[in-house]
Amino acid sequence: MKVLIGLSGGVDSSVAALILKQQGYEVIGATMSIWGKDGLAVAEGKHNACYGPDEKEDIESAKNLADQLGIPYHVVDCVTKYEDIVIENFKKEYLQGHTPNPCVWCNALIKFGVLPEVARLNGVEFDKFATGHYARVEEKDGRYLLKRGVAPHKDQSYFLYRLKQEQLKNIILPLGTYTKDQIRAIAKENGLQAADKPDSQDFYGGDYNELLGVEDKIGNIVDLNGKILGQHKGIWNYTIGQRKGIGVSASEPLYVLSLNKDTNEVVVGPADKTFKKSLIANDLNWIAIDGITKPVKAQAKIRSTQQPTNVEIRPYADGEVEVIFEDMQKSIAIGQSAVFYDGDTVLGGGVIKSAQ
RNA sequence: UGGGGUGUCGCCAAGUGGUAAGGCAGCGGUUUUUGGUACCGCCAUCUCGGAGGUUCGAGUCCUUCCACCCCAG
Repeated sequence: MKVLIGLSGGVDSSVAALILKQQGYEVIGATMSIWGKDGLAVAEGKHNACYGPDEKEDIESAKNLADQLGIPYHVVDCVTKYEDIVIENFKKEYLQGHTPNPCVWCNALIKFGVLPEVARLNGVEFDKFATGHYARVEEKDGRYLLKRGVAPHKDQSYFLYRLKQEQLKNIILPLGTYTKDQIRAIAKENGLQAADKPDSQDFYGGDYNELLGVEDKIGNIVDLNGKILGQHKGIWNYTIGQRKGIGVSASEPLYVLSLNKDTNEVVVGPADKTFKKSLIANDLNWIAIDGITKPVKAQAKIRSTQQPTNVEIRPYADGEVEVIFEDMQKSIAIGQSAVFYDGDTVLGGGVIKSAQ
């Protein structure tokens, strides 16, 4: 069986490719090219980002890995689609005072969408598509389920909740049952060059304003009573729950509580004001179930790096859902995703529209 | 220029003769496939508005000057 694997040049996808090969698959490597702004300078020293000029180096590493493994390798041009979809959404959301999650959209529409499609159009033949995500896909009664990766604290199912059945049906996630330590060990044992590469990847290495391309828009930083505490250069520089970088001193740390596009105000307040007990999510994607028609007990994550927490999901107007938390949640950011779980299984998720 | 008060890090603020707490902000780092959170580290030393003095020793006492504030004018 032929498997096309998305290679980023990092440890995870490198080891994933190796594992697939050892499992007997005929492996083909591919890297998506998404950076199309060669003129744009990115701050020195800030590398290791998905979107940026250092893409060249990543492609170089991926190619080296492919050579090392003796597998064919392709670079797939996804620039236009990436900009039209991921970057556009990113801009639109930030300018509205929301906090987008580009990884979620990139995965669903580009990495697991455009990348394999275009590869196929370019004549690359394969049966399945694979990536180095820490998550699992399992079939049960004809439905493909997305499950949490077993690696503690490395589960990446949150970023994949928008995948459709047709996509899940055709993917392999070799790292789902491994821990990060195991992956690093395998990389080292096999002399993979990426073994010592740093882990995390930023979305973009430079100043986000470079991507937004808008002028500063001075506004007030106010407290819950409307008292002016300072000024900001644009609400898109903030996200709900943010503490650092507000530049206002007080007797206790201040957090961003809300962003008001109409008044161009950033509302800040003390930690205890950041807790909310429910949220409304829209633009839902269900995986394990077709949807809900009555309240359902489940778990949910409103951030990628959080353990699922108990919730009740209730049907709401227009296919939206209301999510009631058992324990109040800190800093629910509009624009981020709420992903629902039943134990290890991803039920589905949606985009956070409001919280209270 | 009568009376009273205050002047300690960018902001707030301990300190009451024994050799400059803390918080906020800021900076650096760790964690993290979203600029978030959390955590760790740094951050007043010819220094406590200036200048003198008392004292073994002063941010802390005295004198004086300066600045600001308040109450009467």
